[in-house]
Amino acid sequence: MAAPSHDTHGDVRRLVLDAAIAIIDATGAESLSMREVARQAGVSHQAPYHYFKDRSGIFAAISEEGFNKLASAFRDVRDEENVSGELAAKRGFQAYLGFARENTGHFRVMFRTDICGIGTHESTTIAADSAFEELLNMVARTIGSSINPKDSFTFAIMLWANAHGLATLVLDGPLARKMPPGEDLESQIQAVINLSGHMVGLQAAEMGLVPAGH
Amino acid sequence: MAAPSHDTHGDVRRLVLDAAIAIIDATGAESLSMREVARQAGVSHQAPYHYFKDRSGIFAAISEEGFNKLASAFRDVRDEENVSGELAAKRGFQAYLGFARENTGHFRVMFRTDICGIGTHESTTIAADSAFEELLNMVARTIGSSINPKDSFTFAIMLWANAHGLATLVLDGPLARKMPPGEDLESQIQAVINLSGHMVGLQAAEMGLVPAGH
DNA sequence: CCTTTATCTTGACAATGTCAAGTAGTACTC
DNA sequence: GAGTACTACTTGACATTGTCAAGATAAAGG
Repeated sequence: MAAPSHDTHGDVRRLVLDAAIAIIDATGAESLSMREVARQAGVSHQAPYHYFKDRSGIFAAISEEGFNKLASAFRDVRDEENVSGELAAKRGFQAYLGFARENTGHFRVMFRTDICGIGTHESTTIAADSAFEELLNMVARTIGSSINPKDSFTFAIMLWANAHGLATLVLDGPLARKMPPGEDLESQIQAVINLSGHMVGLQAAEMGLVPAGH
Repeated sequence: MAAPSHDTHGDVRRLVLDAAIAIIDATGAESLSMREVARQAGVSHQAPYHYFKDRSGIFAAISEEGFNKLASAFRDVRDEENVSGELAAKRGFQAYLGFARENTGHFRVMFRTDICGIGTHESTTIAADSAFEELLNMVARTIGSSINPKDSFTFAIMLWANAHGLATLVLDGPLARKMPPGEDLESQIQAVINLSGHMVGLQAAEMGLVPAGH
């Protein structure tokens, strides 16, 4: 039965995880099967259970990895020089959408509470929390931290909702199908980002928000 | 063996659909099993197949129903009197979120292209398209249809993304878990809606948009 | 040599999606 | 009113799945 040739022997965990991500990327989380993952990773159907408690354990691990990547993306935006207000908002939207498109497999899992493990898998919860903290950080640093922390929180939630909605619609929504004929999807997306960013800039100005980045 | 007592005999399709929605509502789409649905509907494990081609057929039907309900919600907002600009935006957000919370089972399925049947089930596609048209309608009527139809389209997408992101975060996102202590989730949501609505009003004003409702 | 531990594999089981083939009723035709 | 078609199911079977249990192999340490 042709034993699998372990080129990179040992890193089965990574093989399993990558196989799972590839499957989710291609056909969605719904269709992920433990046995198919094992098959594609070239191991027995039970090998994944050595590294993950069960199917939800794989989702939790992917989710955790995704939140860590997202947090890192937020940090990158926060650390950019000479970016604030409207421009910062645009960069933030772009970064969020970019993350979602480059890590579709991760993204599809991260916000599915039924499978992602937030609330059941501690390390995933921690990763999600840290991503959220980085978001708050990024917003405060690039757009503004108001005197009233509640307003700042609300502002951050609003931004997250905007970015998240756009990413969701682009990835899995009916946007591509609804494009007017002759219009380019990419430039349409860019137009939405520009509009959203500009609008956020207006709002920030009206509130007198100043970047904590001084 | 106790044959099921058909109180409302005949409407098995509805029984099946409602059972499925209840399951999705409670535990998410992932965990929906044909046989469990049949069991809860009090019919044999194969009865659902008479009304739906397969598992994805049930999702498609739920999705279709959801998009029709959403279209109707959009119409309701559009038809409100004396509502425009900022207020209209707030009403729209509220309506969208209300729809998502009152029809969680539907909502969870509608935007999952891997299972919802858009693209594979024609009637679902039609329902989704009509909802989108109603959205454009609503936005044009209550907020503004600009001279440039492309701008109007972009504006509507942006609004949809905002609303959708908020609904997603509220339903399945980490928002509830991230509430600062002592803060009420409902009033936090309301604050985000107010902020978003106000911001949209600012942007509409700057663009000189006028409601087509004249 | 013996034991531990890590890393996998093989085997088994209940449950699931779905195909195939039945079965009762109802409606309609001749 | 016998036959026939059709609707609305049911029962039975099968491959596949998630997962538990119990090995097997190998390296490490004593």
